[in-house]
Amino acid sequence: MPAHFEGPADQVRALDAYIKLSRASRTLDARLAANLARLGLTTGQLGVMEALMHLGPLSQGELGRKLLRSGGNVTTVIDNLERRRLVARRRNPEDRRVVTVGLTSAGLRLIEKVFPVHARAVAQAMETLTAAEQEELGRLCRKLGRGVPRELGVMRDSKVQRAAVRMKALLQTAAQSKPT
Amino acid sequence: MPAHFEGPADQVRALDAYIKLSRASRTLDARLAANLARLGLTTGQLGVMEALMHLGPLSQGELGRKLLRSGGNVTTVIDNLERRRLVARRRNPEDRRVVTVGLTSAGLRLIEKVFPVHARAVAQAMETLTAAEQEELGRLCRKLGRGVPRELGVMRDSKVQRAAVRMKALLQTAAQSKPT
DNA sequence: CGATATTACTTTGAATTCGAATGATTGAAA
DNA sequence: TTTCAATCATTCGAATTCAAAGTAATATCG
Repeated sequence: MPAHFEGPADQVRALDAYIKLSRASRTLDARLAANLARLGLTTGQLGVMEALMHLGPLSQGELGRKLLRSGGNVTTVIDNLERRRLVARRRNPEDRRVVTVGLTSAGLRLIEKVFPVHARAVAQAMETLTAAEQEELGRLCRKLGRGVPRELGVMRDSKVQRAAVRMKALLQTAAQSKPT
Repeated sequence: MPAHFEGPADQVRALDAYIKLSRASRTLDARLAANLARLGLTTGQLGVMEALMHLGPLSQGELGRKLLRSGGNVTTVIDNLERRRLVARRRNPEDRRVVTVGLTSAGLRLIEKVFPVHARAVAQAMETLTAAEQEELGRLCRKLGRGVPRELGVMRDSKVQRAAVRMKALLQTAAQSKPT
């Protein structure tokens, strides 16, 4: 028997907390995205420009890691910002694999105008919580985010593992019935 | 002067909490999505099937409201599930505008297999927090999510409002410089 | 009853997002 | 030095997501 048994009660509590976390984050993001759309930017675009404003020019890889986005995604978002001449790509001469992305002067002007508005919107959205509650929420989220194992679903119990194998087989079957 | 002045300190605190919330949620979602992908489902598909399992057949509108998704999105996700014969659409004869969505027997078998695995993954991901912390996180997120105003960025200060108007004009200009 | 408004869903177009495959470049090992 | 592996970015295909426009059905008001 493992050190701590994960009973249904634990799962219910975890699921409940997860759902509330997820819904709160989604609700905020949706409201903030609507606000940003009125300003002419998407969430992803704001993230990139904000990072570049606060940290200076970055490689696409660094951007992806900071923003928790895949490399392919960064390429696409930068493409769209570059079309609008808000950022510029520059090959790094030291290492020609690397592309350094920086704000153009137009991009800098834009983000310097938009960021304060966005910050106010975030503050307004968080007003529901007291200062102490905001800090506690931050602490819990930070702890949670840092502690999530990189791989989930690794089951040490062999019986459960066999069940998972059967499950995967079933799912394969279900997927195969998908028409071309 | 308004009842409470939102100073930079308030904004910094709010932004900090928001970023941590956002990152935690994203990290969890990414890990759980990877786990679900191995089981042959996307996050959106799981959400729909889970709702149908726990609540029985629902209209697409009800699904969208429960899952915080747009109507168009529900249509697309249901399309994909329907192709795999995991759910079925049925016109409501009482009100022919309404489409009721239900699990097929294959869909029910699938979700009954997948859900326990997913629940375990969620519990595993939340293990970083103690039971008390999970409950506190849930409480804060619930309070936050419920309190977010439907419209953000409505500024009562006329000076700030004028600034916003200038900003929108600038953004229009930036958007116009976008090539066809 | 008939015009109008509302509701429910679908379609369309654009952006985001991922994973996997590719290409280019660099670094390390044989 | 040549080969091989690792890294960085791009491309591709598929799915998600939204807003807006469009269609069909229902409800309401005059």
